[in-house]
Amino acid sequence: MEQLPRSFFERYTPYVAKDLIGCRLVRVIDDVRLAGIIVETEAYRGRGDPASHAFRGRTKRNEVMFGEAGHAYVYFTMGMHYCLNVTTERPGEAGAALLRAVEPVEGADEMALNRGPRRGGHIADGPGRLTEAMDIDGRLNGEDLVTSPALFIEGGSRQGRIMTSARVGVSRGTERRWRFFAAESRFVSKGRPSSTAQNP
DNA sequence: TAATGGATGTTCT
DNA sequence: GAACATCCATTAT
Repeated sequence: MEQLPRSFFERYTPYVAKDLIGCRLVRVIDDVRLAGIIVETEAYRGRGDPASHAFRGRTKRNEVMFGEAGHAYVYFTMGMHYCLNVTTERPGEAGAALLRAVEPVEGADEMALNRGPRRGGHIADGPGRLTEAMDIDGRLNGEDLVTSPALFIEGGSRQGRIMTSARVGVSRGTERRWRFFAAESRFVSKGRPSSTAQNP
């Protein structure tokens, strides 16, 4: 499969987030591939989206969201975990798609090791778990996923039913159903099916 | 199976 | 000082 081109990311964020379902997230460490099928994402935009880090404008933390699409936005949250996003929209327009869960398909054993002994069957079903399993942290903030050999996304063809819900863990902007997940996958993080995806 | 609270850094009020 | 795009262990049902 081909690495996704810049044009894939330079679009309305909810479309990008929805289309990422079924694509393959790849992390290469010392020539070893760790990869998973993306099964759950969320869309965050800029001004006008009160749940977004970019809602109040550019800061040191979120500046990647305002730059070129197709870059990694990795931030540290809750004093504990990293979360991985892919930037979207045209330059100057803030946006990012949060990758919340993948189904491990390459290097699954390695990913389980990265998660430690208390994983309890949860390898990459949750944004903090995903980054831990794939060894992603602040060092990769700003990485260009269109050209990077260490972190990128390959196109997918697998298309099950995609469903939507309100975004997880946010208290504002809950009227937007900008969480997308593969309906039949047992690798999504949580939440209950609520409606089939229409054009967001 | 569901609800609660702790760990812990960054950002904003 | 509070809230937060989280996860995990403990407690209650």
